[in-house]
Amino acid sequence: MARGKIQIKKIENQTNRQVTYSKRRNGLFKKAHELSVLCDAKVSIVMISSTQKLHEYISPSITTKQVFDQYQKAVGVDLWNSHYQKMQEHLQKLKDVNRNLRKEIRQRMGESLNDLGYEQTVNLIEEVDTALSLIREKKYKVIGNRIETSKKKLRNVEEIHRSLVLEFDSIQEEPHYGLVENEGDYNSVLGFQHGGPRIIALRLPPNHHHQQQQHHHHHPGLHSGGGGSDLTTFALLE
Amino acid sequence: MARGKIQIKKIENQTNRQVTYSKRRNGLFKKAHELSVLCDAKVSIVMISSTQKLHEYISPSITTKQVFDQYQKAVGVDLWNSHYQKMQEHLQKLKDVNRNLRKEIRQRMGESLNDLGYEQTVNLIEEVDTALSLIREKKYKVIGNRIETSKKKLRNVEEIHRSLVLEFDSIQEEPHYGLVENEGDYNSVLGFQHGGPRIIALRLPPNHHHQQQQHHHHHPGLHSGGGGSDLTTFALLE
DNA sequence: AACTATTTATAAGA
DNA sequence: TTCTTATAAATAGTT
Repeated sequence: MARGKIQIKKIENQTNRQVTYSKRRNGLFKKAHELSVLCDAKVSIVMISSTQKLHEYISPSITTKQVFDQYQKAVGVDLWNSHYQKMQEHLQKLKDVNRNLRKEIRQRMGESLNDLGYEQTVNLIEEVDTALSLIREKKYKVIGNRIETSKKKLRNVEEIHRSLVLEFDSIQEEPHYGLVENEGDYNSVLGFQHGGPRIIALRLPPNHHHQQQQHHHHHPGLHSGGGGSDLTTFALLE
Repeated sequence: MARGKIQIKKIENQTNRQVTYSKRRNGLFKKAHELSVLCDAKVSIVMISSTQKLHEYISPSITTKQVFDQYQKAVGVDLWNSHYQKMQEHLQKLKDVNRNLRKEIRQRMGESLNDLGYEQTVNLIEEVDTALSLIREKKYKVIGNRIETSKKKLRNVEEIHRSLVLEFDSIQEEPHYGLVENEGDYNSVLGFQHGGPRIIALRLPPNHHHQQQQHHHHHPGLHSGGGGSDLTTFALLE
């Protein structure tokens, strides 16, 4: 429009096109703004250049989203409706499936049986019956496993007990306290938490203890006037 | 800008503003189009006048929706995302719920029991057992109803039969044809469709018919030379 | 990015 | 709304 008229057709020179794009974009935005102000109108311009760059003008006191929303309302056709609609349909389908699943559960619980025909009821009984057997079977298997595990634990405990007894027998003459280091294992096998019943009493030769109780029984008088070693033993048993 | 420079501020004169809006809108669209062509750019202009009228320009070879979509992508924040996101969440929740419902059904069918603890298994057994009883009860009730219904039908049929027999006995002397009006009820009770076996033969006094057959039997010669009334009787029986 | 000759847009009037 | 036209504004080509 200056220094010579131009044809309105694509500018082939890349640089030239870029420059013109920039100049005219500014001109357009300026005109748009003048229009907004002069005529109190809302204008939204979105431009995508041939290099996919995006520029926009938006009138003051409005947002692009607002313009888009107004546009949708005015044009009538919701531009996002197809997408939205698909989601709605999906949602509805899921709800339906949900309803049917709940119904099936209710029927399996013995409710809402009026919708079932006689044949279906008979089938349902068979299914539920089979399921009951399966679940019971499963329960027995679980119980079996538990018993098996318990047996193993028991055997383990017995074995430890046996070895402890043997060890006590062997240390009866020259007692030592290294045994206490087994406590952890022993407790864990028994399923005891730390802080549970103390096995510390086992530190003492059981025979000694036993003899002592018998001793008490036979000689009650020793209660208050017993020897030092006996008192120590009682203290440890607390 | 011609015939005097103007200030870029709202034109207070309503008519003037409208005119300017119209003129400048055309100018803007023209410029936008030139830009599209010269620079191979996509331009979307949406304008809302002060009277809420909407005008738009869109470059050839693109739609307003496409521009909006591109805009959203470029701006990054999805303008419709909040709405969309809520739907997505809802969708996901429903899917989860459905998954759980399916799992419950599988468990009630005796599958996927490994996720259940022992206590839960026991509870499940009790529930399924109760359900089984309920369903069986329902079945028996349905059977009971069916038997009851059948009994009623039977009683009804018997009664009709009885009354028919009585009526036949009573019309033996002076035959009439009113009986045919019972046909509908009789058939419906028996479960016959209309068009089923015709009871029309009953219009004829059975005794008469019987006598006639006997007559034929005893006097075969009457076959071709019989009286008019006899022939009529045969025709009705067809 | 700045300049400027020229084209284009448009304000005011009809 | 459209036409006219004087004039403001935009801008193509150049630097």
